[in-house]
Amino acid sequence: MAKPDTAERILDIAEKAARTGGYNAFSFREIAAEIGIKSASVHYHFPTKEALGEALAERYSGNFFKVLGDPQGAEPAELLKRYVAAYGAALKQDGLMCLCGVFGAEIADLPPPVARATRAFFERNLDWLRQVHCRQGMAPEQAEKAAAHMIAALEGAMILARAMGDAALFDAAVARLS
Amino acid sequence: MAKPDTAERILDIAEKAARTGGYNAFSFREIAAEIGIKSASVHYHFPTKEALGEALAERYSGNFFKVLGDPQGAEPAELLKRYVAAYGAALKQDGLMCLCGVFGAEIADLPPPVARATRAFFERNLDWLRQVHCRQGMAPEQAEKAAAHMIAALEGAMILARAMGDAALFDAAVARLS
DNA sequence: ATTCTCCTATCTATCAGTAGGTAGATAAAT
DNA sequence: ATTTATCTACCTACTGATAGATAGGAGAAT
Repeated sequence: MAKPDTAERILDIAEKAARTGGYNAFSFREIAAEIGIKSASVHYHFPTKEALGEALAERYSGNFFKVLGDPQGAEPAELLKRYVAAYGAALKQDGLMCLCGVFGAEIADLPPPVARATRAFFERNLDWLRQVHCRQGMAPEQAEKAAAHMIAALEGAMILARAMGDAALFDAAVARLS
Repeated sequence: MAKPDTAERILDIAEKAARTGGYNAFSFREIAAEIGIKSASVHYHFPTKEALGEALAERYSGNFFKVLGDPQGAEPAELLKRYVAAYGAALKQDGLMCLCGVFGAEIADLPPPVARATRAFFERNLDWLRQVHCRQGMAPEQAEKAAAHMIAALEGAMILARAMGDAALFDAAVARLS
């Protein structure tokens, strides 16, 4: 451990909890206890819970699109495969929900900055997918529908698979996509 | 209002809150305040929160399948249309998430009885859809995939549409289904 | 070199608010 | 008399948040 980097550890712990049980599932005290500091010290790094939630969504989104890469880069078919795989990895490697999927489900009860960051994630997903589909020669209107459909199917597949405790259901649900 | 039927009103209020912000979004105090009784009185009707959560999921599931009807009844194509419309109605009429969709997203943090009732809802969905698809001449293996895909797409479409505050996104996401 | 000042990251201690839950009393209906 | 549905009054636990103290390091001024 070269650098503990407390702020990063806070985000790691909060993300895991949030992706398990939503916005109310992480608390300053629990995070502090897991790191071995006091809850007041967590407030030093993230002044309020909504600031932490917002940072959480922004970091998650950033990491997600870093994995996906440029929508104008690789072959469209390859990019779509990568897109589906990114969701699959979130579910199977981490064993957790998509952070913004959970936040999206409870969006109406989230503090505005967190809701905004969550919306930004989906907007960015729609945009990325629209571009890829257009490169496949799809008309803009169809590309919009196809993009919305893919996001929906993948987020829903994660919920279904986790609810039933059966990761194979994820693959079954998204088999037609890639 | 012939009968206030407190238990039913408790469920109504809890359901609305849960479908907005999840399991932690409803509380005995808030429910009591909205009805005009004391929180202790809510405990009379539902001894614990997990009992209330379980009743919530069971009632929701019951109502849902009452609307859908017998999977061996009407024409398969008509049944599937009805199925998609049922999700659409939950979103557009109530302006709320699917209760079990929200619960599904936070399944790992739910009390076991609530998690069980949530799983039961999805299991029943899978079963209903499998039957309808088989009636369309689909092989069992394909019917399973098609069923999982439909549930996933619809739950995800609700999340996406609500997150973006745009009900049209729901229709866009599920356009290919019906 | 030493001292002064500032910043970082933590601490202790505390607050008001809310959570779910319980015991026991009460009034009305059966 | 018993049951039903409510009440009052309370408990413990936890929430996010704040004020103020502290220790240690970095850089500049003396």
